[in-house]
Amino acid sequence: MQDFVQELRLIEKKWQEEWRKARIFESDPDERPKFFITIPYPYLNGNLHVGHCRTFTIGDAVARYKRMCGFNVLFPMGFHVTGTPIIGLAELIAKRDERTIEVYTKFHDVPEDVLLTLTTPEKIVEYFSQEAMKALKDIGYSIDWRRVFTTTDEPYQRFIEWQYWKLKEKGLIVKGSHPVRYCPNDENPVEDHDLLMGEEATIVDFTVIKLYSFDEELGKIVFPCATLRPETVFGVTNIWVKPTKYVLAKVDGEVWFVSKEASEKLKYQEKKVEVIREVDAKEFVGKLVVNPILAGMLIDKILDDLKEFDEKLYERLSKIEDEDERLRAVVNEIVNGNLARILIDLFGRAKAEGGEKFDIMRRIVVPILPAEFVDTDNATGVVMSVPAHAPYDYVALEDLKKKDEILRQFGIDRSLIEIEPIALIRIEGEKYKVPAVEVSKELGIESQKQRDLLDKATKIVYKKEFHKGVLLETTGKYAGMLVSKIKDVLQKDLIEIGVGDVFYEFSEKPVVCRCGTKCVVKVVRDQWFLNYSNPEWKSKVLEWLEEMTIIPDYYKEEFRNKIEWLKDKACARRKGLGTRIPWDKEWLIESLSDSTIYMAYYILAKFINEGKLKAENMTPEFLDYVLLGIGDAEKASQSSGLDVETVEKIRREFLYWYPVDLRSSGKDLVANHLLFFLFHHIAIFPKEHWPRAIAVNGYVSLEGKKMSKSKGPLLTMKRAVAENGADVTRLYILHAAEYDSDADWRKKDVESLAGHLRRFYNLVKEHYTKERKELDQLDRWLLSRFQKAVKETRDAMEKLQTRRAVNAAFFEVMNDVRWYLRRGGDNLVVILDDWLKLLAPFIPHICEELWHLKHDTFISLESYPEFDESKVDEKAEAVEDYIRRFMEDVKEVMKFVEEPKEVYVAFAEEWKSEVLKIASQTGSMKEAMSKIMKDEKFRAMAKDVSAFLKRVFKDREMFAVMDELNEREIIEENLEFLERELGVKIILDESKVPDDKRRSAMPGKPAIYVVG
RNA sequence: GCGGGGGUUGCCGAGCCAGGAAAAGGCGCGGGGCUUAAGACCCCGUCCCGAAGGGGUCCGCGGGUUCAAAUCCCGCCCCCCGCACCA
Repeated sequence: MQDFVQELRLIEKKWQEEWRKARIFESDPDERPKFFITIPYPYLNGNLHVGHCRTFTIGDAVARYKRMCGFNVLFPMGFHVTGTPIIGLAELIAKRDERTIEVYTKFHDVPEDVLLTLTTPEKIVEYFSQEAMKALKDIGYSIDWRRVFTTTDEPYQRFIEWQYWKLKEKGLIVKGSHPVRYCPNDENPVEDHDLLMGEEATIVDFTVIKLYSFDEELGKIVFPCATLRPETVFGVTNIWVKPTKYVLAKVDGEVWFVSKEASEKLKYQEKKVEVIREVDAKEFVGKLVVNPILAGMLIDKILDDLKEFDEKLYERLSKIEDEDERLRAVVNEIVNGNLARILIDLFGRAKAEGGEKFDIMRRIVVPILPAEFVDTDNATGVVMSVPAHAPYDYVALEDLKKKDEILRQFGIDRSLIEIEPIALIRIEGEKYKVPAVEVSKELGIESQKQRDLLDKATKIVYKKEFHKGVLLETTGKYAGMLVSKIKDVLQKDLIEIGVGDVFYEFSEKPVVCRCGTKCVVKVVRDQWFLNYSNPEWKSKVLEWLEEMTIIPDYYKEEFRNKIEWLKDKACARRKGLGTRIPWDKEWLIESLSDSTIYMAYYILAKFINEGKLKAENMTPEFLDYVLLGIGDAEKASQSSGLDVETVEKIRREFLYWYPVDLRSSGKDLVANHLLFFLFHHIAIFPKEHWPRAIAVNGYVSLEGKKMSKSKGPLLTMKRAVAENGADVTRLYILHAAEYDSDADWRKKDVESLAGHLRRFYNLVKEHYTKERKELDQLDRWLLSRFQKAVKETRDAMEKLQTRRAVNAAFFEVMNDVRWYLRRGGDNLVVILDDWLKLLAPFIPHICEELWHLKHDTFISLESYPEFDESKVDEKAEAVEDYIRRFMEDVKEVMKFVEEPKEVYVAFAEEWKSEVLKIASQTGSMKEAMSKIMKDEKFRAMAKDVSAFLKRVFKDREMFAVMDELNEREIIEENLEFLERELGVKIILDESKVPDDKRRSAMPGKPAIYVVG
C-alpha cells in the first residue's frame, strides 16, 4: 500500500504544479456567473490539523464542484493571528515550558531546533503561516493564492480601523462595564486555558438588597442581602448571618456589614471599600434591620405614628398621593435620613403593644438571626430569610425555635422569632400554598443539617416557582407577574430607587488561576462594546436570516436563538496582537471582533499583494468608495493617491464578487464568529451585499478521542497527507460524516479507503484507453445506473452533503462496476469520462492524472456531468434485478440439497400474468379483486387468485415491472453466466418440477427444483 | 436552568421530515474461491428457528394513532454540544 501512496504523492505533486503554472484557480471577473465561497481563516498558534482539514476540504469540494458547474469561483484564504494565544505561546517557548515543547514537537510536528527559535509572536506567525500554506497546497485546494494575507498586515489594520469608524458613526459601539474572571495575582483576566480549577463556573449576578440598621456610634449600617431571587424581598421575615467574624466597611460612603471575603471581592467590583474594623456577627444577632421596600409599601398604615417622632417627616410623606412616589420617598428617607431609626423605635413600641400594628411592623422591621448554613464566601455573606419559599430558611427558623439555649446564648427575644412565613408566589396548577413549608414537610426534613434533603427541596421549590410561579398581592405592583420574568425588572427597579446593587459571583467554587491564586470577578469599566443588543440591529439580522440558506436547515433555529441571546460584546482588550481602536489607542480590537467582514478584504488583497495598493492608499474616502460606493472615484483617487482607473477597477471587482455566496465553517463558530459575521455585514454593507448562505460542519476526532491543540492528541493535516496521500485524505474526510455530526479519523479505515482508491485507479487505467464498443443491454444498464449516480451526487452537493455525494459518486458506482464486470461487461469506457468528472471535486489529483491518459485539458475545468434522462433504462435495470433475484433464490434453495447438480426451472402459469396486468392498473387490493372477478375464468379459481394478489400487493415494486420482462428469454440469454456463477446446470423444463412447486411460481419468481 | 442535537442489529453509521424490507454501507468475525503460501482481491454468511426460496423477534423505556411504525402523537429515562468576550 505504501507503494501506492508514494505513487499518489508523485501524481499529486505533479498536478499541483501544473495547476499552479496554468494559474487555473486564480479568479478574476469575467462574463460567467460568480460564486464566492469562504472558509474561516485559521488561527495560527499551531499547525493545521485534520479538523481544519474537514472544513477546508468541504469548501474545496464545493468550490471545485461549482467551478465545474460553470461558475467563476473565488476561493481565497487568509491567516488569523490577532489576539493573545500566539503571544502566550511565544512566552511559553521562550521560557522553555516543557509541556509546550513536548506538545509542539510530538503533535504539531515542529522540529525541536526550529521550535526553540520561535520565541516572539512575529516568528511564530512567520513560521506557522509558511507551514499552513505548504499544508494547504499539499492537499491540492483550489485556492487563489494571490489573495492571502495575515491579520497583522498594515493594510488590514487600515481596513479594520475603517470598519470601526463606520460602526462608531452608526452608534453601534458603546461604552460600558462588564464582569470578567480575574486573577488578583496576575492582575489580568483569566482565560479558560489558564485555569487550574473551576472551568465549569460561570459568572452569576446576585441582586443585593440593602436592609438598614441603626447604631449609636456608626449611624446607619447597611446589611446587603444577596439573592438570586429578588422578588423574595416581599416575604422577608428576618436575615441570616453566620455566627463568625464579619467586617464593617465603608463601601462607597455607606457602612456595610459584610463577610471578610466579600469586602475583598467588592474591591474588584467598582466599589470603594475601606474596612473599618472586624466584628463578631454575634454582636449583631438579635438586632433589627429595616426592609425599605416593605416600609415604603406599608407606610400608609403607620403614617400617623410617625407624627410624634418627626413632624416634618410626617408632613412630607403624607402629602404624597401616588403610591410609587411615596415608596420612593420612604426609601429615600431611610437611605438618606433617619427613618430607619424611627422605624426601629416604632417596632419596639408596637412589640410591647402587640396586636395588628405589631404584625405590620414586623414585616417592615426584621431581626438578624444566626444560621450555620450561611456561606460567608458566597456573595456578601448576608442573606434574607424567606421561609415561605426557601426550605433552608424555613427549616433554620424552626430549628431555632426549638433551641432555647441558643436563644439565650445570643440574647434573642423569643417573640422576635415567632414568625409566620409570608407567601408571595402562587404556583399555577399546584396545591402548594407555602411551598417551602409543604415541601420540607413532605420530605420529612427536621434540621438544617440535612443538607442533601434541603438541596433537593430547594430545587423542587425553585423549579416549580420559576416555571409556573405568579406573584401574589403581597408583592404590590408586581402582583400578577411571572416569576420567570421578574428578576431583571426588579433588579433594575431596586437599583434605581437606591436600595439595590449587583454582586457578581462564580456559580461554582473554587475558581483557581494557573498561578495558584483564587480568581475573583472583576468589573472592567469604560470598556468599548459592540452594541449587539441594539433592537434595530438585531431585528434586521433576524429578518435577513430568514432570507438566507442555512445548512443543515435546523441550524436556522439555532441561529435565531443565538441572535436573540446575543448581548453587547466587549470588543476591546489591553493585551494581544491586533489593531488599536482608532479613537482610543489604549485599547486593541478584540480578535473575534476584527474578523467579521474580512471577506471583503480578499478583493483588496489581490491588489495589495501585486503592490498596486498600499496601506497609505487605504484612506477612509477610498474604502468608502470601493466597498460602499459612497462618494466618487475622483475623490477616492485624490484622497488615496491612486489613479482613478485603479480605484474604479477595485470597485468593479468588489461589485463583481460580493456578496459572499457561501460561508462554510465548523459548528464551534456558530455562537460567535458566524453571528458577528452576520451582524457586521448587515451593519456596514447595503442589503445586496449581505451573505447568502452559511453551512456548518462537525469536528474530527482521532480514534474516538477529542483532539486538542494545546494538549494533544492531534494529527496535522500535513502528516495525514504525507502518510496517506491528498486524495485519500480528502475522500476519507468528506465521507467520514455528514453535516454537524462528528467524524472520527481511524487509521485502519483510512488505509482501507486507500485500498479502494487503488482499485479504482488500476481499474480505470486498465479500461480507459480501450475502444468503445456498441452498447448492449448490460452497457445500457451501467449507463442507466450511472445516470442515477449523477443525479444523486449533484443533489447531494447542492445540499453540501459530501458524505452522500461520495457514497453515490464513488462507492455505489464502484459496486455497479463490480457487478458489471462480473457479468462480463467489457465496455466500461462508456462511463469513464463522466465518472472521472463526477469524482474530480473529491479526488482531483487522481482524476486529473487519469483524464490526461486521453485528454490534454484540465479535468478541473471540465463541465460537471449532467443527469441525462434518455440514458435511464428501467427495463435494463429490471433485467439485472431479475437475474440477481433469481440467483439469490436458487442459492437459497441449493442450501438444502447436498451436492446440487441440476436446477429445473418452471415459470408462473399464464393466468398469473393476466391477473398481474389487471392489478397493475389498479390502486388497491380491493379494486383489483373486484375487477378481476368480473372474469368468469378467475371466479372459478377465486381462492388461488386472492392468495396471489395478496403477494402481489406485498411486493408491488418487484411485480410492477414484471409484465415487460420475458423471463425465459432472460435466463436463456444468460444461461452461461448463471451456470458458472451457481455451479449447477440449469434446465428450463417444467415437466421435471413437482406440481405443488410449479403452482407456487409467480411472475418474477419462477419455481426452482434442485436435484442432487 | 435555557437552547440545539441525539439514543438503530458486535462496533461505526444510514434510514426517520414525505409510515409499508431483519432495516444501506463500512469495520470486525466466520466460510469459500484465487494463490506454493501469506497479503491483496472476488464471492457468501453474520438476531432466533427452519433439510426448499419460509416463519418469528427487533431500532432507549412505556403508552397511543393506523390494516401497517425505527419512522407520526403523548409521557419518561439517558447522552452530547453552546451559554461568551475566548480563538
